[in-house]
Amino acid sequence: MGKPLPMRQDKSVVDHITAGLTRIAAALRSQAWEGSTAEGLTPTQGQILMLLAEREGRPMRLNDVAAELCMTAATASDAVAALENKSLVRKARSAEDHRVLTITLSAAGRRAASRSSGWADVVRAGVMRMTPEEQGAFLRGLTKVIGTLQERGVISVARMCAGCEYFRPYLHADAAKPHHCGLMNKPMGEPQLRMDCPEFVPGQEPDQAERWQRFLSGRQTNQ
Amino acid sequence: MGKPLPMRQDKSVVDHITAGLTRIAAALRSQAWEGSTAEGLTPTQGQILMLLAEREGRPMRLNDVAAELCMTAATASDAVAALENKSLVRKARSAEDHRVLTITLSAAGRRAASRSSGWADVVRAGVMRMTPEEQGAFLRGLTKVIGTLQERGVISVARMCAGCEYFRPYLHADAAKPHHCGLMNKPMGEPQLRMDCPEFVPGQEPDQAERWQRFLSGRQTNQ
DNA sequence: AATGATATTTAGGAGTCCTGATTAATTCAG
DNA sequence: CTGAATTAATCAGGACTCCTAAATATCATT
Repeated sequence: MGKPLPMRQDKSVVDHITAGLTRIAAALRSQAWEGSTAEGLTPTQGQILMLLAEREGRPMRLNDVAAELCMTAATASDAVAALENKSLVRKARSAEDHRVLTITLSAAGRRAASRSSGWADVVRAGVMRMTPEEQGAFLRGLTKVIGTLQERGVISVARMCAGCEYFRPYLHADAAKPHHCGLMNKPMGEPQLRMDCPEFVPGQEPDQAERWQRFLSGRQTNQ
Repeated sequence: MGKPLPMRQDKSVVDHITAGLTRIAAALRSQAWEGSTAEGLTPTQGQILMLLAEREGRPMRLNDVAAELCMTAATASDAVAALENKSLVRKARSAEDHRVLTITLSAAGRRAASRSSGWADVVRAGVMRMTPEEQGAFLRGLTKVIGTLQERGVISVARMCAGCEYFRPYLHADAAKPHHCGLMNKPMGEPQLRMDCPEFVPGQEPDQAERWQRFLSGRQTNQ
């Protein structure tokens, strides 16, 4: 009773989760340093190699690289130039548009990428300790966070299911595999949600808005 | 039909989760830049202010600050010196040990911290979209990841429940509140798990090893 | 009192990362 | 089809990060 106390609000789950993510971000940053310098690379250079390796074959534009890693084109340009000097990537002008640069991994680059990719292993090890249910919920949660980052313009495109033309959230009644991928034409469960799908096709508005809403609201009978 | 394709091994949940965490880490890094520079601070300076603000009153040592933010003492020393010049923190030698530096937030520092703390809000917004169950699972998952980082020496101390003397994982049968906090002497559920508890007391070996194992293995009848 | 360990600072160098200006190519208007 | 905007990449520069290694001061032990 009495007036509402100015009692400091106990930190909520949300704050604790945010703090945890921040913590992991800091750890990853320092790991990236150690892991890359061991290979004679800088952290950014290492990240670029890994990004290219993930995209296999498919060359990337400089701008895309920058956007994906949340840095300016100038910073990315520097790092790519350094990588070219080391013959780890090849730069070439695109045939259709001579302004754009297509960046391809060389054979040596591919090897360097796989050698230096170990820096995320500590995180991987932690993730492996989650139960399958935790992993599913975690992946769904990550998708929501990243989707929000995207809505707010913090990151550009995330090639994840929830933003893909082919994705049908909660289409099926089966609780184990509630979602559907129109490309594979198969039901899929939470653990199959992808963060960086090679087949990703950006969803078009207004369908996209509805897809995202449906994914957010979760298993619901109405709507 | 025909022969088994040399189809590349599909990436597992673990990889997708790791990729997602990496993505968020990159986004946070760039957000920290924007948020801090707006206040006339550098990212590290902003982080230090926020860290001190979280610890309310309690002053911190330079080394602790550095460890918490995964940077060397040298880097932290620089940033703290800059903050002192701006009168946002006060430095003082500890009375008990004249080697250690105690760092305290000034009133202006407290204000600056709360103004610049908005940079994690995008993440917070995403987390708020998770269902309570997702939040619980997410927090438990984060704890496992951070605990592993700690085991591997990537980060020093995390002031989280799973490493605390007072914590009794899975003590109760109640699925909603399976854990127990010996300090509050109350059962607690997943959403109450803390990432940065003010009351944290580091668990001692060998109890700590057992506590951690019990937390990892989850609700189990035996042992 | 000498030795070793701990906490912080200093010095120096490579890298990050930004803003703003520049060059080149493409697209669009008239 | 030419001139003006737009877009992709680069260059120039400066402030900050972040490291290692060495120096300084203070405990803690012998």
